[in-house]
Amino acid sequence: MTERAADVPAETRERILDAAEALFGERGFDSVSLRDITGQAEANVAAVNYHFGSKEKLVDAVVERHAGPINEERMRRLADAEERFEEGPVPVSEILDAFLRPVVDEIMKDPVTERVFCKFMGRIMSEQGYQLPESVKPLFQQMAAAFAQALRMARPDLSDQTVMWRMHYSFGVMSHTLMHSEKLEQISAGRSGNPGLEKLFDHIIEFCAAGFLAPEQGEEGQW
Amino acid sequence: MTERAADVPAETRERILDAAEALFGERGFDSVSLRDITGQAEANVAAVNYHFGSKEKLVDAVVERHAGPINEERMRRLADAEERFEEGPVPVSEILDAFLRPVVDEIMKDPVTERVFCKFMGRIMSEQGYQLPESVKPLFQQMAAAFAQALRMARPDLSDQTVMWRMHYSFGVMSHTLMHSEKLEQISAGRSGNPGLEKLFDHIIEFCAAGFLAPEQGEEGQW
DNA sequence: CAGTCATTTAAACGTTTGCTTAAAACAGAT
DNA sequence: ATCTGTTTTAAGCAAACGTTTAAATGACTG
Repeated sequence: MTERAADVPAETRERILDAAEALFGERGFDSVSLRDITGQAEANVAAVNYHFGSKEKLVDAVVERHAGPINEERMRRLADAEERFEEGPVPVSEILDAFLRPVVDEIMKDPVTERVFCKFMGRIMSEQGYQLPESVKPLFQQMAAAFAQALRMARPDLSDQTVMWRMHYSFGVMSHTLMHSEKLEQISAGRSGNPGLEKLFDHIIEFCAAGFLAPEQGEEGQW
Repeated sequence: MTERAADVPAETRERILDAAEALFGERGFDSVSLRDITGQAEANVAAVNYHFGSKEKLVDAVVERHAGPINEERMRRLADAEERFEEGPVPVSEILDAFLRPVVDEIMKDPVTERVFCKFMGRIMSEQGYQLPESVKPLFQQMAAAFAQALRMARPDLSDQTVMWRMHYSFGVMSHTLMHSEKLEQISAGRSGNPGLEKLFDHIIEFCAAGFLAPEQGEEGQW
């Protein structure tokens, strides 16, 4: 086992993952070259193909590192909320909280990679043409279905399509905000404990929950 | 002046712009090569540099083609609404309508490029690191400032930061929805007149306006 | 018809891309 | 010290990238 230098932490594999996450978040998957990544990770280009097989699998590995835990935590929190509210429907804001909070937690695990991961998550959600790795797809779909059903129960007066769309909108709010999280700095100035980030998510939940509570108008079934 | 073939419409310059718009929207700016574009436009690679100077300036040209007219129309509609409501504040939903409607109109100008342009607009708004062309920046900032002020007047009880953030969120909803407009098809099935698209934007306005109407909670000034 | 201009073209430029190779460096066990 | 398996490395591959060049083509004018 090699001793690591002070400024080059952890194993090569991890360093590559960290560098890739940072650069992918900043500039997108296609625009970042393996040499950009290995340059920042202080590793050899060939190391990527040795550890991951290809650039595409590197992307998958970066996504898998966070997506699994986040989606599992979402399911856990939703189940917890459903238990707390017994048979009655879970309020929309509680559902949205179960959806967003795990992202905040994941971001705040490592304060160093905080902003980096913000952008990366935002990019995953907004980059289109990008396919989730097969390994995380099932859990993701399962999660989306569970949240859709919870929201339908919370707003039984809304049509299914409206619920789906408003879920979609909430996704957009979160994704867009994470992507442009530089502007988040003016908020999370007070670093320790990061009250700013949590406040921001509360703010998002406020906005989306209110959007969900809007009555459905116009002729229904037209869609 | 050359006569154009039936399947190769318009001038080379326009064909390149059309192809670029379609491909950029579909796959992003960096991932699309000049050869992809000229291949689809049935033109020579060198034609891009002849007509536009560089790939970057091509991107600017595609953006400028739509951004100017849209932002001007936004200003016009906002001014119109302010006139309609005299001294009293313009309702949030009217402001959002003035912001979104010009996009719908621009999209529907040419039904062929409809979906193409949807994605392109969405990408412009979400792609980060991308800089608006200098030629459209001033108008864009002017537009954003005018809408921010109108919204502050519509909700004088909200803090300035909250108004800014909720504007940001609304931006995210629109951007995300445009980016993933494939899913829009299930809606705009009935083609002629495209009632689907207009309905979708009404739906978005409903959601965002309701979000704006949410009371501000939590300790203020903390930010 | 020759001359002038704008446009289009094929070919090539030097870089950079993702990926492979074969040898070197390393760790741990014998 | 020697073998074994893993990891890292420099060097190089073909392909694709944005851009440039110089010649060919086209459409008008004198």
